[in-house]
Amino acid sequence: MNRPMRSRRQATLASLAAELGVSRTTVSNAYNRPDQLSPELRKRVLETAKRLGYAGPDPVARSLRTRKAGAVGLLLTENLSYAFRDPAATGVLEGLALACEDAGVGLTLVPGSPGNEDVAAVQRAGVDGFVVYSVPDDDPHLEAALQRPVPTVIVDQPQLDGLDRVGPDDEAATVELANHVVGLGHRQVGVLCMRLSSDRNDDFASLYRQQDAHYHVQRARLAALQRTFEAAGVPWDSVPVVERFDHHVDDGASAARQLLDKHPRVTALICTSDILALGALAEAGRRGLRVPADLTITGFDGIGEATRAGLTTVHQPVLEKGKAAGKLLLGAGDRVASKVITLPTELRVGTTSAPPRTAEQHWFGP
Amino acid sequence: MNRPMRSRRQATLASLAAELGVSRTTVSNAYNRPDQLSPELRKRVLETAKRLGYAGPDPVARSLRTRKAGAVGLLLTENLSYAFRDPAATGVLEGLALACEDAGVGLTLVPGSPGNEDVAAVQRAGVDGFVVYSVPDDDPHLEAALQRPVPTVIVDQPQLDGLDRVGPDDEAATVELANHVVGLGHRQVGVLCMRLSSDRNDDFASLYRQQDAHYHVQRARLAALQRTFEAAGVPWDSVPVVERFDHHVDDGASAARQLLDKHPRVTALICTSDILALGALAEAGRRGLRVPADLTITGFDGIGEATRAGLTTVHQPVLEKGKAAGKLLLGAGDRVASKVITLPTELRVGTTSAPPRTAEQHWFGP
DNA sequence: TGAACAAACCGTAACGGTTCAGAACACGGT
DNA sequence: ACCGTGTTCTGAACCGTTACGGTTTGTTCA
Repeated sequence: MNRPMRSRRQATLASLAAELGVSRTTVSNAYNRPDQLSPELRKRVLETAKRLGYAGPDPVARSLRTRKAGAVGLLLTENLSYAFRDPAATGVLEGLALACEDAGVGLTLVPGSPGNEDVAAVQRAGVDGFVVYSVPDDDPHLEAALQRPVPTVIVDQPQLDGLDRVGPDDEAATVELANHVVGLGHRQVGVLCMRLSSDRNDDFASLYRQQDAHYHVQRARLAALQRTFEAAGVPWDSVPVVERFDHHVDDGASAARQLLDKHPRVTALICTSDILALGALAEAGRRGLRVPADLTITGFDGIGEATRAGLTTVHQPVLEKGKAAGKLLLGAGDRVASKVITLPTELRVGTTSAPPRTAEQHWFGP
Repeated sequence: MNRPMRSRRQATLASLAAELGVSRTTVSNAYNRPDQLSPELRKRVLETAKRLGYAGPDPVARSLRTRKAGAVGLLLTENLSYAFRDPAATGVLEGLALACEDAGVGLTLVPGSPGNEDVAAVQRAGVDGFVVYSVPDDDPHLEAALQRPVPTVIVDQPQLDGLDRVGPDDEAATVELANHVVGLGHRQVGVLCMRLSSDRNDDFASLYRQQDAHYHVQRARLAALQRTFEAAGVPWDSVPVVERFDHHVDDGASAARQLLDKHPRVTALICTSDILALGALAEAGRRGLRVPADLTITGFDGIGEATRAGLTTVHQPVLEKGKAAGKLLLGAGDRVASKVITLPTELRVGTTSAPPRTAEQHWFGP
């Protein structure tokens, strides 16, 4: 394979044209509108191009002229490991990538220097639009994206003004899950949740912290839990909530440990993600607790490993979520009204939830 | 939040300058070289910009002039679901994303229309370089990337001419693993592997197909297995190899089923990826085979779920792999010589490998 | 024979910036 | 009055391409 030899300077459309004795327009047409010139000339152009090591029109210059970058930006501020390690997140990524691939446009991961206020990367990204996924509500990068004169779609975040949005109904789904747990008879429950804010707090989360959470999804799920349990007569301030900044299975385990150490009488552990739940499962095993006989554990998202582990969880169509976001963004432009897509969720009862062992009889049957 | 109102036309640096009665240079300096103008004027520029809804210099135009796209391209031809669903692949992605984030540049996933020869996207991507990961050797997209006058780093693929490369020593690692299995006394083994070529073959793979595999990693691992087992007196044509085009846990399970149905006396299943091994594990359970008592199963990659399942596997530092590729690419430019980085691997013996039940005694001890 | 028309090619003007070599001016020192 | 030294701002060139509206040439047909 012969690498293109770099002459004094890379060949350009103009130098090619000069070499051939034709106009730049013609060379351009050779690449973009083959019907605008004779096949022979086109062949000659392409041959000369190869000889000069010209790989076709410069993408950036083309973008400038055509006003199309040919890529959409993905804002994933901070916490990259979440985006790549949680199948629920990679599912969204995959769906989005699929939508982009269908449309033949690139997908640019825009760096959001963690904790950094530096939004330069957002302003400098050559993209035709943004998908904003899982960033805290008050993130400066989001703000910067909105300034740019390109369409934006937000995923798993609160509706914003005239923007497109796609996401599941977290509240409703969580209510359904919580009702399942309540229905089994659990009254002493604990909660494990993901990071609520940009400041690290690997500890119990105060009520204030819960309600002030900057991450919409977590806030919504916690609020739904609160509502459901209080409706069932369980005062929320009696429910321990442990937060983890990072989001690996081990974090779920340590969170479960922390919670169970302090509240050993808890009969159910509700986790706001499957990853955390898998960790809790491991910790339960370590403590010799049988699941679900001694402890009920539930997750959220419906990732593959959770299914394999028989976890009771809420499944959401993550791939579709990403695809929908992509289509929405790529189909924007002419549209005026903003669109909101709410995705369906499904409670999947597995083998990790059952009535508490010492269940006091409650009024509605099993 | 007030969306920028689109006037007749988006504001530009020139229109801003006109409005202010200063030169374009000055406006440009206001953004790029604050020290080049008086603070008052700069303030005035920025204020007027905000008033006119000008979000700063257009990224594409800037890129054209500065000859920096501010992004690197990632070539992931076809099989997106592999890239996003296998933690070994997402690990590389994450590492690469981290390296890019550190450098403040974007990471663009370049679409490679599956099975499609259309390389337009590769030619039109506004990037400063390419990372090529896990594409078949003869992929036209790779070819197209090499034509572009930008540096390229290849990952997990055979060294190519003057290009940078990063990857583990698949052969050596596989030999180590195979020796472990051989050392345990296994002589009747079967192999499950990932797709070997772009044409689908969910079936046994002929020797020819194995050696002709277009995916370097798979080819290298199979070759290493062959070498090791033949050295141990096991003729390779007696070893069944089952291939799967897709790469989910279920595919591993079905592959194991297919293999065990036809070769029930096999005592060890060597899988070229952990995902496949996890599927094999599930299938073994379904058949009532105890692992490792009745059947030894090994994987490759060392993903988290494999560790949790106690799988015997080869761990490779996927995150480092991605990081290394990113650094290599971003550090290129001035360098002339190409660099090759070989990553360390580590055999991790878990609870899924043991001597065969009816092990004939062999000459070297346990 | 010449009008009409299609095919093939071309010139110019953007697209929206950055850069570099100065110009204009103010200021302190001699 | 002159010089040197900053500071602040400007003019023009340039980055590599495509859009737009031509012009030229050749063919067809009344």
